Amino acid sequence: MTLACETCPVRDRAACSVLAEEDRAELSRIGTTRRLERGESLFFAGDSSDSCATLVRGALKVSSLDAEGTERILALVHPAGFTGELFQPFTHHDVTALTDSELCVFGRKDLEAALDRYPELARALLRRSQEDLFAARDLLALTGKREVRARLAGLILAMARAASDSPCHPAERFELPLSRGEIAAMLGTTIETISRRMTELERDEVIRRTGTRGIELADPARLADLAQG
Amino acid sequence: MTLACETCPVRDRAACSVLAEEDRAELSRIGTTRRLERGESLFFAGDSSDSCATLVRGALKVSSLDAEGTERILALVHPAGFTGELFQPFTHHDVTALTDSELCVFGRKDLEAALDRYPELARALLRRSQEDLFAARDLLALTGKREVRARLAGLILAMARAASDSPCHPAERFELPLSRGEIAAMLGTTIETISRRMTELERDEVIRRTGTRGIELADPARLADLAQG
DNA sequence: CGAATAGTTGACGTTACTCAACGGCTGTGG
DNA sequence: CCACAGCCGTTGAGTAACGTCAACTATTCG
Repeated sequence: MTLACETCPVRDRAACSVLAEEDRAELSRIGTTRRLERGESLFFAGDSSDSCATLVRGALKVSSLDAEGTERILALVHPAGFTGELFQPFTHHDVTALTDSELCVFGRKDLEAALDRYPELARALLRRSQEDLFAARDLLALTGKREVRARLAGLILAMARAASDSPCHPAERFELPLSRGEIAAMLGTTIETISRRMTELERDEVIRRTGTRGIELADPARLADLAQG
Repeated sequence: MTLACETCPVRDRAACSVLAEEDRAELSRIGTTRRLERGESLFFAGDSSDSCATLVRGALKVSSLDAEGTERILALVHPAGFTGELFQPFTHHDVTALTDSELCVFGRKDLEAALDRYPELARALLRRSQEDLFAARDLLALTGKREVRARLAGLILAMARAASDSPCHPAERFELPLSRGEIAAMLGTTIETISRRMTELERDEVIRRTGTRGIELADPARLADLAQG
């Protein structure tokens, strides 16, 4: 499928947005659009790494399975995010759609050639890569909290921020993009413990729940407080 | 202090190694050498981010302090590693010397100008940044293990690999670069638990200890096994 | 020699994991 | 339309692991 950059919802934020209009048109010729259904994977750990992608719509998770088959979620990818490994022969991690998603996929060779041709693209990817690095370190700091309640509070806050239109205020009501199992896989705990701490947060009137994924921040200040502990 | 690239121990591996000899000479003019004593910090979280550095000798830790003042180690920096935030106004994390260290420091403005002038430098930093990203995700996967024993086994293995000359085989004997407290801060646990699991590993004849930091891998296969669990 | 720092060990309480049962929602087939 | 299976989430009881507090030891540095 050919790219439709003109109507692309991330055309102002994705890495390609740093290119001049004609260069972007050039780049669009080497990219293809791909749709993933919820649960479908873009990459599998160990596959040869021969493509990369910018997420246009939806959400992805980057995860790995340990020896017993327990999933660990290492990162989330939001629209305009980039995924794929440019300098490694094989993919380290699985990349899977959390919701139905749309991507802009580039062959690795093509992308490497484009990096040579458009130095500003390399800079843009460097910037994204550093952002991903800080996101990974933030998650590391979050999952280092001793009590699951603190980790969960921090994750809910992060989700509320991601769901918000404004960059400074968290959304007051939003839908969790993750199942209980996925939350547990992000925070390094179990479904049962997530469930317990979640009902606890509701009992203490820090959050309100509507359905299994709807969250309302009843007391954001206290939530932020708990996230510190 | 001026740079002495000719005798630099990381001249073949650091980001600057991708530059032609004359370009490197040019770059060396904007850099300065700096020495840090063990425990001395290069950056403090919240400072304005106006310099970056390549580590030449020694070892650094990237860490953050939570509200109660507990340290969390987010990354280690080894020689040839790069540290500093190019695209953020303020530094997110503390960067501190684990051992006496020597760095090659660049002003951020100068480095940004160099990125424009030498596209291959931007590519090299992109590559490093992606490696750092995978290192952060590896640590995330490691600290996600439920039992401290598994996390500790994984960390000891990673240290043994880092201490080895050959990239494939871990060193059989080496010195831990971290104190018990720093190990605990990396693995998200306490000094006491590290101490207990460490004596346990020795009692089970998986490792042998000489002094407080000397480690010998008595049974690397079993250690790798424990790291899975 | 003494103080300070780092590491070890013990006793105890708390948290979270495990295993298991149950409830609610959804989609399918009678 | 209802019955049922399957999936997801919740709740409960018991146990194992770890955190906390505290005492003690070893090492280093003046």
